[in-house]
Amino acid sequence: MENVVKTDRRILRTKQAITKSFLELFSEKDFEQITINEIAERANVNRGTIYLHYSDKYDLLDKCIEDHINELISLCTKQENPSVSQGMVQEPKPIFDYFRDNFPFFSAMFSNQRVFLFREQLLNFISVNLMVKMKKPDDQPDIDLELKAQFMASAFIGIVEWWIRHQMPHSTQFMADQVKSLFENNQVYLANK
Amino acid sequence: MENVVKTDRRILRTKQAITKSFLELFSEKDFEQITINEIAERANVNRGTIYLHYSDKYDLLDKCIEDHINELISLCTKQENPSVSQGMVQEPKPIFDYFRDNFPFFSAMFSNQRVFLFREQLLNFISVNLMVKMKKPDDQPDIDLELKAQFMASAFIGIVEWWIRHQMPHSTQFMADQVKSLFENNQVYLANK
DNA sequence: TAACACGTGTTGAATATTTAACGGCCGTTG
DNA sequence: CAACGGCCGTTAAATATTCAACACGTGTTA
Repeated sequence: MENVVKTDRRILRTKQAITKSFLELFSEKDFEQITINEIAERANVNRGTIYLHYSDKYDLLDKCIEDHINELISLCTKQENPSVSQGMVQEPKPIFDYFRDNFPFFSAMFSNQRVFLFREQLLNFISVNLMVKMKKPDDQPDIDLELKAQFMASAFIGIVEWWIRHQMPHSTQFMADQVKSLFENNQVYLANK
Repeated sequence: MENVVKTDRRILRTKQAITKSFLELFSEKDFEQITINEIAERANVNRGTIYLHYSDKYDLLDKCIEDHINELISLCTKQENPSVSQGMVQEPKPIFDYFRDNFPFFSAMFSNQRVFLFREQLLNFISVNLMVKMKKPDDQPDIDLELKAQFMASAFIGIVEWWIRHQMPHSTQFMADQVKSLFENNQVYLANK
């Protein structure tokens, strides 16, 4: 599960430079207009080096999305406090913090029409994450769990998207509190209530 | 005179990372407290790599200063407009722009007691630069040129230091205009008057 | 049509950097 | 005192990246 062998520093540095350069360009111009040459030059990396890690710019975009999704996943799983057995979803503030700290990326993602993949993966991740911990069929046995998870996940992403697109007009704490309230209205109770 | 052979990208990138890391640390703590380990770790570079380019942290500091002095020199010489024969000193705004764009570095330099070298080199550069173009012994033949150059250079650096230490309270354009006025008061006339 | 400029992927040889290890020095702690 | 931890400066071998050169496709222009 863990990477036992630490990856070479050069690889990490290079990938960082490439994705940083790429995401900058991504927020500046249309995806199709971006060339490998540009990315390489701005990253101060040889053009060929990019091909050592990514097959093309589509793959590069995919990997960027994947990385952030994985970051979100580890953020959520790592947060598992000892009271896991209660089946509660975790505190949303760290999630919002992550969105805020990576604002350029998510802003680019939400403002770019082409990126179905991102929305889809994010939605899937959220809904799965919600559903796993939401097993409370006591009160309303007639509501499908998966359906409800999708419903709540969509709502959550909708709020996030609105928040990002409006340049984060509220603090992450405020957003987290709002989300918690909205979730509680729908019988989804969060940890550290 | 020019570097005919372009240096390897890796060298440029590594040096950049090292100096950036070092200058950050330099602005955070006392020079003597800084360790090679820290620099390497923050630069995301192997410790040994630093020794490939610099013999120790003193050498590293020297090279940083040297680089900036050279940048200033090329900035001044490159600016030689066709009306060079008039013996005028160039417009000071680009110089102030350069100071502003490298604020972290100069701020660290000016706020650190230890760095005699920097002040000395900068002063020497300015005074030589002034003196070469200041040959106007018509009005006041009783004033030594070198002395006057030193005088004006010190005054100039004094203003720059004040400006940097006070977090650049005025625009570069404003500073340039002020300096031009002060110079004219002392019979030092600048280009593009 | 042909010539040209530009972006793409790919290759082999050169080279900069990493890793892991070594011995040494110094300050602290038992 | 000895043991220890931290930083130093250096090394050999492994490896990631660079550079320069390919062939290819695509549009532009004369």
